[in-house]
Amino acid sequence: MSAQKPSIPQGTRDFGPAVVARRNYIFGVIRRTFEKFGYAPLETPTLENLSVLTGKYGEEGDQLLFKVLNSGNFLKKQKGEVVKDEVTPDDLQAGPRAVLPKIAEKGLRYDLTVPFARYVVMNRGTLTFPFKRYQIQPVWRADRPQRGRYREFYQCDADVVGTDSLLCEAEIVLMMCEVLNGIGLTDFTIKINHRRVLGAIYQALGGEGTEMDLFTAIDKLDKIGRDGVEKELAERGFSPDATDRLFALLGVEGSFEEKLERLLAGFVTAGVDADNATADGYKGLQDLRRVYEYLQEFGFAQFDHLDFDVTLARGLSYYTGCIFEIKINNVNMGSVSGGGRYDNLTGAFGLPGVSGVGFSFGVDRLYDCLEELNLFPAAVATTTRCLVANFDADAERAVLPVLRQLREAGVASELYPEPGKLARQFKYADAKGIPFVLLQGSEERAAGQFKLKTLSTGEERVLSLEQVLAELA
RNA sequence: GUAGAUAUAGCUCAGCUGGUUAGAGCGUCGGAUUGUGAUUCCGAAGGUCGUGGGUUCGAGCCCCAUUAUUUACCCCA
Repeated sequence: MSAQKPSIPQGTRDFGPAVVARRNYIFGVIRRTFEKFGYAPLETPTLENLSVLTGKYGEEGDQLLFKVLNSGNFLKKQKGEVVKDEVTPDDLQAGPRAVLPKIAEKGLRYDLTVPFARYVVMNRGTLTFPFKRYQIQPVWRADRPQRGRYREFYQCDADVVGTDSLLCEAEIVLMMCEVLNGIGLTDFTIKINHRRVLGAIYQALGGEGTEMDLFTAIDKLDKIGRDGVEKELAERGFSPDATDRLFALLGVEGSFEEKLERLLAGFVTAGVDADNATADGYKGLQDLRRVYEYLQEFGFAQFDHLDFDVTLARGLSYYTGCIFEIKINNVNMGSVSGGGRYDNLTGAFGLPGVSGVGFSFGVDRLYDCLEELNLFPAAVATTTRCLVANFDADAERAVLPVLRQLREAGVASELYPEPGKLARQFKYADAKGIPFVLLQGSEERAAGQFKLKTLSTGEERVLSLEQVLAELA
């Protein structure tokens, strides 16, 4: 067998020590924030039954699911045993749709929200509601990789189910700010909108075309511009008149509150009907106003980062209330976070009427942003604090108790594992970013002293063990 | 699924109109220095030029196919 060039699957990555340290730094900020807001950790299996995953992400989503082949021989009946769901020639003739359910019954998780919904339903008897959980795990999508898009990537979700309170929405904004501030990002925009505002816009246009066509077209506004949206809507059966009315509504400007008022006036003028309205106003606008008020009452100080963006639509079909998205403004990168409220996510698993709201950070994209903006603190990288030099067998023996005492004092230390040239050992320390090297050759040992070298300055000092420990601890 | 780009040393990349033995920087290793890294100086190792075919007296370079990587579209974190 000839040696093969090793490789990893498309869209996956190895993370070396330095990268892991930086990723953990981001994870740490997110985890501490979630916990500070009262969310408890949850983990679910990498594999879910395919029946849990399919049909939750739309037709395209189903195609992006990684399916896992059943073990065992599903093509041929073994001698003397019965194979359940054997693939028949007829199935093969009928194509993938007939074959797939028989050869794959598990899939890799596609996001963290659906497994969470599945968990809530399975454990509804034991959970205390409202249930707040966070979850930091990788997810997989069989997408074409490109900038900021991977086939394996981490999501950091925080969701609360079992309450309609808009306080949760307001707290999502708070957590988003806290995390972004915590990792040093300053130029960002938290976009917020409401599915029912979009619904009202659809009605204001007179009910032409479909909601989905309208929303996906609106969502692209900042990318393809007004002309592009007009063209796309025309192709989907929207009249020029409707398109004009759309841009009149999308064009509302001003502060958060001013936009709310102007949209309300627009909806009234357009005669948006009562299906989408309540006695005292329009539900979507009302919700957004309440979220805004909560933030004010809390003493939120970063309204300049919060943007009521009427064009924000988001793809996932299960959102029903507020929707969120974060854009880092000075980096060319897709959204680093998104979320929203879903009134009936657990309905698919037989538990209707449970409302939830949540959001997710894409760590891999946050990482790419920090990298590009050079925002990683230098201190994140190193692990070992002190390298103990290894002169020879005698010195090695003598220095082992010192190694123990360094570690007992909480100083991350290592002894160079074999005696050898000091040049090599210093190079090792330098390459690994170890700040101190501790030396005790025959001279120092005779004097009962140590030599401690600070690599960044080149300074060397002769010290007692107590002094070394005091210096490094 | 659609379209483009790229593939040469461990890494980043040069390589002229197709012409002798394919180069540089960084990294690695050895030495200058048998008790000192980063810095300096000297030296060495390292290549089926992604793979397969074709054109040609001659191919890293041109043509075809194929694989991988990558960017954009769709969609999304």
